[in-house]
Amino acid sequence: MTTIKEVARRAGVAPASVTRALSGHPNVSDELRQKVLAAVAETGYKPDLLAAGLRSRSSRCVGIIVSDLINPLLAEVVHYMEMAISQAGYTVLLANSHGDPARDTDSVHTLHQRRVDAIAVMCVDERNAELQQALAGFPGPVVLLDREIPSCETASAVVSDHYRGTYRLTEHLLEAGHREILYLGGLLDTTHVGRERLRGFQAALADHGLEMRPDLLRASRAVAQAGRDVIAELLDRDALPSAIVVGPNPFVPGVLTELHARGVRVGQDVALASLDDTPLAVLHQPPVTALSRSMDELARVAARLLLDQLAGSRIQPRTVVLPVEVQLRPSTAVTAEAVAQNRSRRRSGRRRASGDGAPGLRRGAGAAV
Amino acid sequence: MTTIKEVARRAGVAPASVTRALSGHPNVSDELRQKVLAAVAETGYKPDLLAAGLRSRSSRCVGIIVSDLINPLLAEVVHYMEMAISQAGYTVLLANSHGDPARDTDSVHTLHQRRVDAIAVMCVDERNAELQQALAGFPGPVVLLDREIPSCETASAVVSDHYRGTYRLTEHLLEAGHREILYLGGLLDTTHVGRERLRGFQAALADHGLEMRPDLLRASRAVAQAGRDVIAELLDRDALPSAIVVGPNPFVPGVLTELHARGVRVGQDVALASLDDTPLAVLHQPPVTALSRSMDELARVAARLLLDQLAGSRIQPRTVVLPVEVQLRPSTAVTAEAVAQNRSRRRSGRRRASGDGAPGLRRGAGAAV
DNA sequence: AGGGCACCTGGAATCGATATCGCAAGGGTC
DNA sequence: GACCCTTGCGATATCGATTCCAGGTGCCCT
Repeated sequence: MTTIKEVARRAGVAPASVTRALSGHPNVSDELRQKVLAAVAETGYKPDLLAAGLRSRSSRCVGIIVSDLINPLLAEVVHYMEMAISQAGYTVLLANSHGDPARDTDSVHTLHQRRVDAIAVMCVDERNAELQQALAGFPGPVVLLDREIPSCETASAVVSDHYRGTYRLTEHLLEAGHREILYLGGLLDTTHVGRERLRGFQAALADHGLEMRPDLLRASRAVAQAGRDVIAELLDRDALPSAIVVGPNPFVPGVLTELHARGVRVGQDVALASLDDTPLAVLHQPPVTALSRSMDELARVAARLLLDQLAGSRIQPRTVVLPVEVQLRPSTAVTAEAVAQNRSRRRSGRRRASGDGAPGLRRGAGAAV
Repeated sequence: MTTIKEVARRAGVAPASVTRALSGHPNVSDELRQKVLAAVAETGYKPDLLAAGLRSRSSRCVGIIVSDLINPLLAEVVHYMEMAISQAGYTVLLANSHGDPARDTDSVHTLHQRRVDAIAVMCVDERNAELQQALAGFPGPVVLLDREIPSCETASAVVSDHYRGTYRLTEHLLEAGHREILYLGGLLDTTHVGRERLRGFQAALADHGLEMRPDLLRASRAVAQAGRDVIAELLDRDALPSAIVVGPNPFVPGVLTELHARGVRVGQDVALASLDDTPLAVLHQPPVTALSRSMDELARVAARLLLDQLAGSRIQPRTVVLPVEVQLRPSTAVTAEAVAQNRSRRRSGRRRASGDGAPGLRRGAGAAV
């Protein structure tokens, strides 16, 4: 690998001049610049960014901490952040926590040691004291995505308005007469998302004179199997409520699978709404009501906050709130009353036909074969 | 930030001894180690990995080049690779090409400059000469995922057996009597995936005495809209074949959306198969036949190849082929004959009812409201 | 003519770690 | 007791860039 010394030697100038010529320093003669560029072209010289970073005390790297890249929504955020960050000449260091809060903290330390200039955080647990301490010890700007850590004063935040979104969605169900609504959330208090959604749900209930029923509140890590398990358990106890609100999008396939397998017709035997929108929600039959928001925008705004802080170092951190929209679809276009009727009708029908097992799947398969 | 000198001063030892104590060097007395550890604990010292990398000529970073992180399959691969790589004590630098081949090349250069120890490649276009040159100039191990660059001798590769998978899938359609099969692929010759799939498709046709019909071969960048457009255009010309093979998974939602919108019933009016498996394919009604493979395994094997080469520097690069499985589902459980009957029946039925527009969607909505 | 000021450029110090070398002390062998 | 080898540790050079400082040149102004 050719070094700056080699280039300087060939161009017959000092190493410092090579740096100046290549970094667009104002006071460089055209002649010198030409000589340097010629030598660079000749040797194919590319500066060693490790060495440059060491001396200049800036690696021109940004770290992204993400709780789980398998979640397509988070992957999308990383995608768009990487786009903005690399356009600005920075490189992304990726740290995936794989759902483990301890890794959040480790990642901050690692990124710090690697001298990243800034960190974007989509951690597992924003309440983790060690994580907060690690972030407080990080010298550069920090931006939280759908997270909030009031104690961390150097941190900006970009959040979606989950409270309002969830409130409206729940209201929609309540207005259709649903009084028993299952809330199937992620870890409820580890992130801003989780808390705000639950708060919105509770507020809507309260405004309709209802209280949160503990038996209708389920929470677990955002892994696919959890959705199946909860539905299976409720059906086993014959305790499926008339409406279901599903939080983190990894739950959705599991919930739908189990409902189908048990022959429960979404939009007829139960109302179903998701707090994240996905292609599956749109293309499912019937399409599933969901809250949608632009991950693209979330990422871009977050990247802008970071990059602005990196450019002008005296910019105050701030919090930006982005809108969430309710996408009403047929999966919730059923009243509580209709659900009750449909279920009792089916129950007697099934008794007559003594059908059992997985009528939903069988029906789907039978129609096509 | 405390440096190694500060730690050495506090411990009353030389900086070199601090390095030795912390890096597990064999010839270090317990006493010295204790002193160093105490000083480290006292100061909270964390070595500057930029400086360490500069001197030791190894950044302990691995670069991952990915064509598009919005594709959940690729995100999954990145997820699992990051897991294996970080477990081995390396950090991941992420470079996203956003579908632009020029960025593939830029990314290799950037990663090289940042002195990554190895590169994993899921590029847009493996045929790009500049990319190949850049990779050849990279000194460390390279692993290609679902890509092949024979000219690059330092590169290992992990590929899925797309040829055989696609062959079998196509065979299944042919055996159901389909003679007109639309092949909707990604950019066909830029990657191993694209080429092998098409080769498998063609071979199956040939073995049944058929040739590839140019009007039934469509290719475009793997963006969602493309799927819609192709189907729309065929339906406008009333030229939808009896079976469709869809390649890259971003196309699937578009294809399904357009078919639904036009009232074409998947599994009855057309047979549909996908070359990538997704939750949508499984949960769609009817479920969609697809080729499945373990991205987890792909990533783990690739990571293992890389890490083995990093550990024992004289390990030969090699190519690993992983299996692909055909998941037969109801979407293809319709013969060409049945498709013809269904279509003519519907056509006359529709004429009688003068139905038009988007009967598929309307039907779905009507059932639920 | 001389002083002051831009403008360019080179030399040397520096960033913070690790690698190399050399020295001293301790232990074993003949 | 002399010699050699091993072990433990410090001093110093080094990785490859950037930054800082100083000096030279040319120009303008007084």
